[in-house]
Amino acid sequence: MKRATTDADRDARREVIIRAALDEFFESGFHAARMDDIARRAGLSKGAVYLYFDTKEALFNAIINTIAVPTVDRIEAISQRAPTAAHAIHDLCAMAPQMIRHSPLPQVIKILIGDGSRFPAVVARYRRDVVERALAALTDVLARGHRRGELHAPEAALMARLVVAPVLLSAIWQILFAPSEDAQPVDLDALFALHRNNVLSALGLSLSGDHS
Amino acid sequence: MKRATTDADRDARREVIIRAALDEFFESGFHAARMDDIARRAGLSKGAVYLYFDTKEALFNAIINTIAVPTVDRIEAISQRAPTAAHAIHDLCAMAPQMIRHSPLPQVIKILIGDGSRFPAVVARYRRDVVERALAALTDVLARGHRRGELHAPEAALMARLVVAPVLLSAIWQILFAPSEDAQPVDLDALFALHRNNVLSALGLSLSGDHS
DNA sequence: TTGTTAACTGACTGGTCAGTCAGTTAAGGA
DNA sequence: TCCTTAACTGACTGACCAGTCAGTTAACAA
Repeated sequence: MKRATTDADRDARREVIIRAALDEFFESGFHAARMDDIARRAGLSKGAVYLYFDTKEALFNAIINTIAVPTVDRIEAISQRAPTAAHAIHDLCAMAPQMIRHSPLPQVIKILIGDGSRFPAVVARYRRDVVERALAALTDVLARGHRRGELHAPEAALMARLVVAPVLLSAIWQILFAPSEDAQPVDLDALFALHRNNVLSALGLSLSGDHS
Repeated sequence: MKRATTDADRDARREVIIRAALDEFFESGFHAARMDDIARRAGLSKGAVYLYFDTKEALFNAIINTIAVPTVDRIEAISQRAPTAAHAIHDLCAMAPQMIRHSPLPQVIKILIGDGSRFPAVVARYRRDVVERALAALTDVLARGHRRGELHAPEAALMARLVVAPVLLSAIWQILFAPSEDAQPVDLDALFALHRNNVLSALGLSLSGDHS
């Protein structure tokens, strides 16, 4: 592998190491993952990884910062730019299958659940910067619609949790059962289309409402 | 500790060891949990644990068998003895907060997510004997109601997943964030009351329908 | 009380792995 | 071409732990 000589090179190398660590932590868990394997996967020797990260724990931190926070930005953006709550629900349910299939978020969730108890500070930060932000954005959209009389959501904060619950379910299904060969895959698009209808119905919105 | 001399004693001791292993695996993860700590927690020496279980992996297996399967029996029973789908939804939503707060199921879920990838056979068995059975029971109730014209659930299998999603969300919230002191706790009873109303509304059932 | 059985103990072994560091080599400048 | 710098390597160390087994002792019978 070509040596990293510029700052940009080094930033790129950090990225590669973080991705390698994500994959190894995901497959084996934090404790069982070997630094040697992470290094190999990144195309480096173990010593080189320690030039970029002081400890295994620092790698764990970097994963949460680098991968999870950008994802919540997307959720916040959708919630805020949507003209009505119905639009936001529509867009979120359309985005969810993509995110579950193609983003590293399910991997991050698995790592956090499996190894989070060892790093309470990381979990607390994740809750504050990712989970609470995403829930707040959704709650806000619902509460706004409720105030305007567009929909019925007197308990917006609880409703927001119920709206995201299937995302978590699908992510965990994917993590746990997708690797197995004899598991019939769930049709994520159909699942979230149904979920969208359920939510709209629960909010007292007609299903034929015009949200393009 | 008094020695186990009868078969009943030995069965009880196995139970104690399994509970201790559950707690240790839950707190530390499979790989990081130490057999010595499991033994101490069970009030035994490490060597004694090996009189009851050949390997650490055997303990992992025993946890899944002993704890998770009985829980799904309750879900199946509720689904089957309920006279209508509305009753079943009602009962399940009433049971869920109890189960999340007081059963070891959240712990089992955490262990399975965190360490399952190391034991694909255990995960496959869990899917078959716990998850698929619970989903099948729910799907069946919904499909029956749909055929009878009591409710509208053309995609009963998908709907069943959406019904259980908040259980998973709450279990994971409990696991991940409840230990932290500055997390405002979720009102599980209110959450599942709202979920029940949402589901009944999505199924086209009046909220004032006489169940119970 | 003594003997027998088996439940139980805990020091030990062999293997694993995070983190270190002396040595190697690629890259760019003179 | 040679020199200097720093990126990179991988053998090594110290700690940790699953699983073992020779020894200990509780329980019960004779």
